[in-house]
Order: sequence, then structure tokens, then C-alpha cells
Amino acid sequence: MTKQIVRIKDIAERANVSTGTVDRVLHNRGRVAEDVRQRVTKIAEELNYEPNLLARTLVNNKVYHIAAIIPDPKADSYWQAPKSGIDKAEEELKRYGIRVTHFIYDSLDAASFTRAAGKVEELAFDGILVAPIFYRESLAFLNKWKSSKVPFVQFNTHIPAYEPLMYIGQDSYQSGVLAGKLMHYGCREKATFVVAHIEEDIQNSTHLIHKEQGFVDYFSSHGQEGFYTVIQKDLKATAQHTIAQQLDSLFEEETQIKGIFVTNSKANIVATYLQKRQITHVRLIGYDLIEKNLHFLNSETIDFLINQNPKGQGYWGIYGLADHLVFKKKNNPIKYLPLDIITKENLQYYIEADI
Amino acid sequence: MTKQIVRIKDIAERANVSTGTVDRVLHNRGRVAEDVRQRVTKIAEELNYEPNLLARTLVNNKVYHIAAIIPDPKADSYWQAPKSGIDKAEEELKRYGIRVTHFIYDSLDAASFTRAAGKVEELAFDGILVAPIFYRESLAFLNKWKSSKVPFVQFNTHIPAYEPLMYIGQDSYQSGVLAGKLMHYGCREKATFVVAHIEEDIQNSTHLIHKEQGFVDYFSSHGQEGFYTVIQKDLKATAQHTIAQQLDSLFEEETQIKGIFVTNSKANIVATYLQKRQITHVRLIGYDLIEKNLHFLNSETIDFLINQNPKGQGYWGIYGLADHLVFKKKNNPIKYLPLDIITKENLQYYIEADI
DNA sequence: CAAAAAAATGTGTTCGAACACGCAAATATT
DNA sequence: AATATTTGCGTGTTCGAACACATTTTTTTG
Repeated sequence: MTKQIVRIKDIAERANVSTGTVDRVLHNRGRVAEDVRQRVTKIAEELNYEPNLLARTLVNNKVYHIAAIIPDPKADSYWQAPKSGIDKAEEELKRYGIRVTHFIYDSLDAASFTRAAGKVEELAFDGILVAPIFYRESLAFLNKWKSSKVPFVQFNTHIPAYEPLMYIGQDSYQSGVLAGKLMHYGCREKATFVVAHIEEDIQNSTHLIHKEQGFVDYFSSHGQEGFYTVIQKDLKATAQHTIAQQLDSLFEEETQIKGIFVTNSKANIVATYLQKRQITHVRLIGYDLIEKNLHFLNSETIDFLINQNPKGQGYWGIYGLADHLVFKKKNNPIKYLPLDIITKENLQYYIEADI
Repeated sequence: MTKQIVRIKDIAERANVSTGTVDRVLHNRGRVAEDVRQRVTKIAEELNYEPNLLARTLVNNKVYHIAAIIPDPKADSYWQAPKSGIDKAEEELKRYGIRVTHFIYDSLDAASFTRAAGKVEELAFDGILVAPIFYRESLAFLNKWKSSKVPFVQFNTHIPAYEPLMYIGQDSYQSGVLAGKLMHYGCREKATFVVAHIEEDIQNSTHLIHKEQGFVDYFSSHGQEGFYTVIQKDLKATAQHTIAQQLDSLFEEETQIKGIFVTNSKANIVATYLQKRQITHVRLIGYDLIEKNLHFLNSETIDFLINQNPKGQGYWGIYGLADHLVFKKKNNPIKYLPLDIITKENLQYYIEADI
């Protein structure tokens, strides 16, 4: 029952060879007689040998350069969290030679993404962490990285294919379903629900479309035909109309609105509106624990926020690359983070949590 | 900007002493001239020296014995999860000399706890992880461990004082508040809510009382006087009455029941009842992702389960002890785990999650 | 003042894995 | 047959920290 640690030396003794030979076998460095190779392999398996990562990394002092391509946290505070997760991971991993260089782009400007990713292209990194929020612009780069075999990790937005090392983030569709459930649980009467995309180019943002689809699908499988109505609304401030004006006319046209589901982190804009118009009977569900949203969560204007664990996304993203580059561990190619339901009453534990 | 790793050797060179001297200074081993000690300390601080944990643990091959005192998973399947968290941590930490011995007691028999803890007492462990679910019986042991300076970690149930190395688990009171919120969000009409303690000796289980208190307090601060009524119910199968019979009479006496909050992992017992009686308008909220509950969560008889991350509790508990014993790191004495809200739609991500 | 004791400091080995290097035996080349 | 080349395998060093042990310096004591 005593758990015994198996070392290369132990294998070597049993196989009557030197540690150097075992090392060659385990790392497929060749230069070993076939019969010896088989004997050593067999013994290693029998003893259930697992390399000591510490000793391994201790001797390895290569430096690995990772590029992180993310939106500017100053423009959209949501992106502060992934950045701090990345920084935290870098801090922990610098001992193992991990160095991260940030390439910041503007989350409202697809061309700036292309520029940032282009720079990374030129510089030859050992790994790339990218939040590919612009679908069209991302494809070309994902394709290039795939063919040049640079390991890359996608987070926040899932663009399948192109064989990323891994994807880290949420299942957007399922988070829409979850929002549907929460809306439904809070409102059993006949009602109209609004899916609101705020300040987004939805045609180029697949994950928002998935969220909407999940929400719609929830209601088509719950409650009889015609009982619940879901409408979609694309809200953008224009020269002609502010968002408040657009919401005014929405509420005029649709009198049965009992809930609004905001597909990105901008639920606070709707909350501001509801508070100003003193509308209290409308349920409001959004995303992300950013400062502006938390204020309305605490005043209970926003009922629920779905948390994407953005800090964790950055953190695990860098770790995924390090596992590949430094520790030679394999990771699951898709890491779906939990869909955390946040309300005023459990908020504090998600804010305090380190990762 | 290039992050430089500072080694003992670097400090030694700058201070014009040998690495041995630096080592003595850093570990307060004495036998160093005062002026040299100050010089070295100063340089270590300036360079922001942080010991390389890997190298440290590599050389240290002491074995640390930890006792885990937990209820029998076979009797109450909830306890399977902490056990597997403990096992996982042991697996990861065995390289650093961590060995865990389990002491299992019966979660329905306080005397068995005393026996298990008594055995640990005799055997002299380097650290103890304990789920002190019996308040009275735990006090004596906590006190003994405190005075004999054995580091111990409490999890699941928080009994303050006695200076544990740390407590890991939830804030029971706040989880009751959260249950209140969820109940309230799902039911805006006049209603009666039941707080049900099932098969528990509540007088000896402080955390259940805290949950009830949180739930009650939520409703006293929301909604006007008399709109919501909260009643407490202690349900235990006896020779005279089954739990179903007790629920029958409860529903006869109280006609306005719109929700039931079960304070432990036995919500499935109420769910079975509701399903048999075909009661669908009653909201049901409980705790813990055990098999029996999940079935009713999926059939939407249980609306929400609050997850205590039991696997994480065991895992982090062992890690807390290892941080202290092996890595000499300091931990926060209270680690409140998030109050995860689980519903059918986001369940899968909490089941799959490793920790 | 010299010898002994105490204090201060330096040196060398260890942990487990990786890898460069070196040497011997087997095989190939002339 | 002599020499070169390949193949197979062992040895020794390295990583950073810990610690035992050795050595030097200072202080105390008879």
C-alpha cells in the first residue's frame, strides 16, 4: 500500500542497464538495441513510471515566448480580467521560461485585430493565445498558424476546426439555454422576452448568435406554442437614435415584455434605462462581472449575470500552452468552463476567488 | 523588463559570501555575523528573491503523514466527493512525501466520530483534515489539537476558534440567503416557504441552523410583513410516521406552500414525494450534486441545487496542509468556496470539472 | 602567549531527470 | 588486415536549494 516513487534509476537497476539507456528509451532518442528497448519499456510500464516534472523542469532552462492577442482592457473593461489571468499565469510560470508578450487590439475595430495578429506573424513565437472575436478576420490567421504548426490556444470565442491546441471558454449555445431557464423560472405568465445585442456587429460574432439560438430553443421546448414570445433586438447608438430612444419604441410596440436577455457584458445599459423609466417588473439577465454591471446586480435591477470566468480563461490558456511547451503534458482540446450563475447573494465568492 | 530569476548563488555573489552563508541567513540557522546577516537580508529583498519550490522539494524527502477524518461515503454518498478530492490531492502530492490515512466514521453516529478522532490522537500525525459535523463531540478534539500544535484543517463544517490552519467550505448562512433569493425570484405571490431539515440532529449541526437563519433573514428583509411566511420543519422517519406521512399532514395544515428549501443533500426525498403526489407548483431547492438529486434536477422537480464543491473541499484541504508542511507557504485561514447555483442547464460543467 | 573552544564561513553532496560526452564493441570500408 | 564508421551503452555534469561537514577566523581560557 505504501506508494513508491519510481525513478529512472529504479528502472535502470531492474533492467540491468544504465540510467542513460533508460533515458534514451523513454525519450525515443534511438541508439538502443531493440531487445533492451523492449525490456526497459516493459519494466517502465510495470512499475508505472511517471517522470518527476520538477526535476525535469529544473534542468530545462529554455525560454518560451508566447504571444497573447487580446482586446484592449481600457476600451472594454471586460478584458481586464483575462489580462490579469494571463499575468498571473506568467508570474507563476516564469521559472519555467515562459515569457508572454501582449498584442492589444481594439474590440470595435476588426482591422486592428488583423494588424495585431500580423505583427505576431512576423516575430515567430513558440505559442499563441488568442481571443478571436472577429470571425472573418480570424480565419486567415488560424489557418496560417495551423499550417506553420505554431501551437495556439483560442479563448472566449470558439471557432472550431483549424486544430487549436485547445479552446477555453464557455459553451455559448448552452449559456443561452441557461438564460432561458432562469427567465422562465422567474416568469410563469404569458410573456414576451427580448434578446438584446448591444453595440455589436452580430454578423461577425458567432458566439452571440449561438447564445440567442440557445435562448430561443429553450422556449420552443418549454411551454405551449404561442405562450412565450422571443424577439431579437439589435441595439446600437446612432446619430439619429440613442439606445434609450430605441428601447422606448420597443416598449411601445411590445407591451408584454417581461424579461430582457443581453448577450454581452452591456446589460448595465439596459439597467440604466429601466431604472430611469422606473420599470421594475422586467427581469434582466446579462453577462460578466464588470464594475458597471455589479452596481445594478446589487440594486437588483439586474437579476442574474452569467459569469464567463474571464480571469480563468486567460490563466488556463497560458497554462495550456505551458503544459504543451514545457511540461509536455497533453490537454483536453476543449475546456468548457462552468456557466456560473451570479446573483447579488453569491457574488462576493466569485469576486474574491483567485481563479 | 526581462524577468530574471534570482538564485541563492546570485545573492551570494553580490554579498561576497558563499551560498552556505546565504542559506543560513535565509533559514535563520544562526552562526552568521550580524553585519553579514543584514547585508544578505537586504540584498535578498532588493533582488526580490523567491525560493525555487521545485529545487527545494526535490532535495527534501521527508514523509508527512496526514490523517483524514471523514464520514463514510458508503452510508451517505455525498461524502464520496470529498474523498475523491483527497485521493486526487494525495496522488499529486505523493512526490512531496504526503501520505494520507483515512479514518472513517458514521455520519449518523456521533460516538463513531469520537472513536475515529481518538485513534488519530494515539498515532501522532503531522497534519489532520477533519469534517467536524458533530459540534459537541468535535470541540474536545479541536482543543487538544490546538494545544498539541498539530496543524489541522476543518472542512465542510465551520467551528470557529481553536485556530485551525484553515477552514475550507461554504458560508452556510449566506447559502441560506441565496436559497431565499432563488425562492423569491421564482415566486412573487403571497406564499409560505418551508425550511426542511431531513434526518438530522439539528441541535448538534450548527451549519444547518445557519442555513435556516440565512433563509429566514432574506425574507425578513424582502417583501412587506406577513406577505411571505417561513416555517421550519424537522423531518425524520420514525416508527410511527414516514416522512411522506409527515409531509402529507404538513400540506394539509399549510395550504399556501409554494416552496421547500432542504438544508442538506436529501432534497431527493422531498422530490420523490412531490412527484408521487403530482405536486408541480412547489419550488424545490436543495444541496449537493449526488446521483439521487441529479435525477430530479433533470426532471425539473428540483429547481436548483446549491453546490458545495465537495471534491474541491477535500482537495484544497490536503493542499492546505501540504502548503504548510512541505512548501512552507502561508494560506488564508478561511477559504470560502463559491456558492455555485446548479440547474439542469449548467449541471454538466460542474460534473465534468476536475476541481 | 599558546592551546582550546566557539563562532563564522566555505565546500561538497544530494534530490531526479536531461543531455553532452566518451568509450567499447560491432560492423563497414579500403 | 588495418582503419574508419556506426551502434550501443555508461559516465559525469547540470539545474537550485538544503544540509552535513570541513575549514578558517575569532574569542576565551589557563
